Amino acid sequence: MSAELPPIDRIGDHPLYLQVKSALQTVVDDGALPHGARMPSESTIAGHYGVSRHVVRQALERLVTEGRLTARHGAGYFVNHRRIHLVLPSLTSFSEAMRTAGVAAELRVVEQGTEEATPELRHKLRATRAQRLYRLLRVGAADGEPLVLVEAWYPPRVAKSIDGAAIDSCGVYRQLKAAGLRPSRAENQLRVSFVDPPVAPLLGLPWGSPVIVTNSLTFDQDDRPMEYVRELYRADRFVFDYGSNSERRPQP
Amino acid sequence: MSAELPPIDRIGDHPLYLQVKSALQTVVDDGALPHGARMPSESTIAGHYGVSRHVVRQALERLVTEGRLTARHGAGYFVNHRRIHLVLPSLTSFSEAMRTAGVAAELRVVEQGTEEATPELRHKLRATRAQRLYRLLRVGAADGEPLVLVEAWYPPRVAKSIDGAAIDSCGVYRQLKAAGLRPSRAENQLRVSFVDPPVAPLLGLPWGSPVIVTNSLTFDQDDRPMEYVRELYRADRFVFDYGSNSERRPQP
DNA sequence: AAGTGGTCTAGACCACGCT
DNA sequence: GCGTGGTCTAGACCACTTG
Repeated sequence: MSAELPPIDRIGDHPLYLQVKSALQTVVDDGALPHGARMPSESTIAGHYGVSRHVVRQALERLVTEGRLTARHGAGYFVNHRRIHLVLPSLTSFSEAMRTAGVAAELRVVEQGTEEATPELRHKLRATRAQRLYRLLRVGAADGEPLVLVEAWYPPRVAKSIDGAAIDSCGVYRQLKAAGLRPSRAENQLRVSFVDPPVAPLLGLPWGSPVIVTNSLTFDQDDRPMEYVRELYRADRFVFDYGSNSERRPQP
Repeated sequence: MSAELPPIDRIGDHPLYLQVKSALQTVVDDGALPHGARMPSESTIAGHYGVSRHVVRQALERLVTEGRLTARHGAGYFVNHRRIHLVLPSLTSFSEAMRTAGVAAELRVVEQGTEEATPELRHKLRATRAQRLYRLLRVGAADGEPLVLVEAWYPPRVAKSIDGAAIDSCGVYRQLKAAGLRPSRAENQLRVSFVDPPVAPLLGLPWGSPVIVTNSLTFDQDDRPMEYVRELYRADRFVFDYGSNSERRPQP
């Protein structure tokens, strides 16, 4: 039942921990171990290769950072799922995008309420200093596993059309549509970042795991900003697909 | 001349190495140290806080992975630049995209030649088993610092319009345009990955650093695949803007 | 030659989860 | 209780750059 551990060289210019990492990666990538399978323990691997536990940890840490393994304190290292494809940019709702990707996911409200706006947010949403913003924090999960964090802010004129208690069942976009607010365009950004201590547990990730962060400022049919959304996608679980057509600028 | 190192608690639930990391991050983020500045050495920091070198390394390693610092063997740790904004999707050439972003960058050819195609590539570019593909590997750099790796494959009918010796001066897109080949649309993907040993030195990155990988299959005006491009952007140096009417944002 | 980061060993204690 | 991963110490040797 124990996984077959491929041999390593122990010579050459490659550091030991990278040789061990490659060996373990082979086991994971070749599908010899399916999702959820447990890896041999640190000390087992160390004994098998005759190296110190520190070397094995360096190898395993990298695989965790790369999202191939998940470490569970006191339990072991476990093999992860492969990636989900999402379409970018998405003017559609998250739930819809996930449905298109063939993943049964649900968004659950974690926090909501009105808050004072930071100067930057106030500027983006064209809110006055006196106005407070409605903030909504949700976690998207599939199979009970958190995948994405969605944090949204709405100016008062939009927020008044949102029924906080009905979000989980009705979604926000549907409520806004019913109120006559329709998204027309968006300004988006995408970057790679790393989760901080306060955010990490919400995504079930260790501190410092990479995430794909998107920021979207959406405008309604009258070109007024209607929402600002920040989404944190687990970098190990997503691929973004996008297209382009020939309405580009002329080449030099 | 030595940087002021903020104090740490040494108590509470936070691990030591995260306290040290936060302290160092403060120094970097507050702009107390400009781009290129050298951090105190590992042993200096360890002595200052009265912790082992291992703890300091854990802190520094994270900052390196997150792209805030660069480690140079035998020299020290150095503070990095902030990020560059690129527009996504870019049917335009890389050079043009960088120029738009306000960065003086140049693409340099590293490898080129015809090669046998993998089955996957052959399928994408609709090449026959007998056909060989023209492969072009370039590195994009600014200020002598490598930022992106661009690997492109062309089917024979396209490759015959490319003058390999003139790429550095003329660019590929300009040559193809002169030959009557114009990109009309593209299928793109974006994901986060981590550099392997063979690639890492080309980007001047340590093994395992995160990169944003885009794959683009471009079609010409007759909807025939004309090139397949894989680009590896240093995750610590880029932000991608996308969406209709995406505006330029100033560099932070 | 001195100083720096990169790798590795051997050991310790703790917090956590579970056959 | 025992095995697991998480943190930390003390020390060693090597490879690299030149602060």
